[in-house]
Amino acid sequence: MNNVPKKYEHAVIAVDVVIFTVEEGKLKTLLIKMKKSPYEKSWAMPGGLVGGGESVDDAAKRHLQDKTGVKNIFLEQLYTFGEVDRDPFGRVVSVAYFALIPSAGIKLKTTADYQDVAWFDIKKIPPLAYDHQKILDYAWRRLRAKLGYTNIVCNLLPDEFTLSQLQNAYELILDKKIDKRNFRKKILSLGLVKKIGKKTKDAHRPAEIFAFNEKKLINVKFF
Amino acid sequence: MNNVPKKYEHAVIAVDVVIFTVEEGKLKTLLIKMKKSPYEKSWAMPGGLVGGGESVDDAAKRHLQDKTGVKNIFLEQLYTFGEVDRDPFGRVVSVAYFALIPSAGIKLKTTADYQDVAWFDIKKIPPLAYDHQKILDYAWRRLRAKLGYTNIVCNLLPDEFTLSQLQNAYELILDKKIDKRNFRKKILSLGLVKKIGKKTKDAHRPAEIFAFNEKKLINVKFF
DNA sequence: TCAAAAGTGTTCGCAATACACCCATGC
DNA sequence: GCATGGGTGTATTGCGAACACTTTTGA
Repeated sequence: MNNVPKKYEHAVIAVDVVIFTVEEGKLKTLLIKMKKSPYEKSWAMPGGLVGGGESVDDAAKRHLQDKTGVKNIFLEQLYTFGEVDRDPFGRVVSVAYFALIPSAGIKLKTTADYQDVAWFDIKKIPPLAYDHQKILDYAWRRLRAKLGYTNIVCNLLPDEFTLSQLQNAYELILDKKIDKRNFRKKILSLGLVKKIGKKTKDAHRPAEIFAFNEKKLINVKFF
Repeated sequence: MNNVPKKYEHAVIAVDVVIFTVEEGKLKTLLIKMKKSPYEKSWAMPGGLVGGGESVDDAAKRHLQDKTGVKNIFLEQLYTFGEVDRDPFGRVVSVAYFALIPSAGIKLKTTADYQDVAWFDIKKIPPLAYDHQKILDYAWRRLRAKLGYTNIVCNLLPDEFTLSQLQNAYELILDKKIDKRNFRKKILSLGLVKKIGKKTKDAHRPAEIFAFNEKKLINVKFF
């Protein structure tokens, strides 16, 4: 423990949101490019201060929506980072969240506060500001863990999907290959998905299309 | 609850610590009795504000030590509670922690701020102030979950213990009976404990005494 | 007819579960 | 000698892991 805390110097509360999606067969996360020194060349997670009139959860929703324009997506608190010197601008305690967006076409919004917004392959992340690499690692780890005992993956896929797409999402998050037959056996035995009686049309053998029976988070033993 | 929060009225950061121990064959948690209205008859988790010069983790350690006098015990962040109206005294965002104390003889310290401090059987908790019942439920759930994939239980037992004591700790936390033979088989096959060559002496058949091979937190598949 | 992805079963080994009786001690 | 908790083994079952070939389509 360090010296006696100063009594009236209060910390400020912020949120940071790690946003994941699956796109082009990659697991991606959304980053914004900062303007302010000393981080004017750095990318960072979207986020910002918590207002006096909003709950911390609401602040996270608000910042998330500012960048993506999307409402009603999966959002869960991760961890609170409270080191004294984590932000060079002053004492900021940050509550980190992670969000999942169904793959596909979101038009990103750059605001005046940032130089840029973009999706990055989780395997090719540029240097990040603050302790954001730590936050990202933490988020990925949590996502991986939750894959094992919930149906959380349904928040990353479109309403209709093939089993191969589903398996691909698992493989990206777990960062390893899964046996196709075992995967299908498992998924089907869990009863999480149902055939909707449609098939894909492309240059290959048509694939059965599925949908989730349940989109709200439930516990399910996957591994 | 009270009036509308103004835009630039910053929240204050506090910590709350759920402290568990095993004593007299019960899982217990430490509560303090408050003095301030409207909670002057209520019990609550120990906690308090985060100082400007200390990290949030350090604040948790400090408040924990103030009540128990113990250092170097297991302490882990749980969750951050950020609802606007959770505290009638003003906007307080609370980072909850949970701590584990090896059973046995800690002399509790009442400070001037509180009426009383005491251990409560987790199955007989009085009405709690704020959202503290929610925090306690959350902490117990986390403890239960971690029992399944870590050696966390070693933070609740004395250095030397019998397998029956160990099993008892598992049963209290999981709130269910475990088969004795299966439990012993599992524990021994995990290699977490070793015989130290001593036996208990009481009115019954002497029991083999064990110690943990490893006291730092490691991942272990228990269930 | 070829390339590309879809789809499909069986075997094996291990780990989880269920289950009941004898043992050592102090009183 | 009895009450109390300590200590032990086996049989069954279900689940995870490994493994390769055939099918369907569009180009």
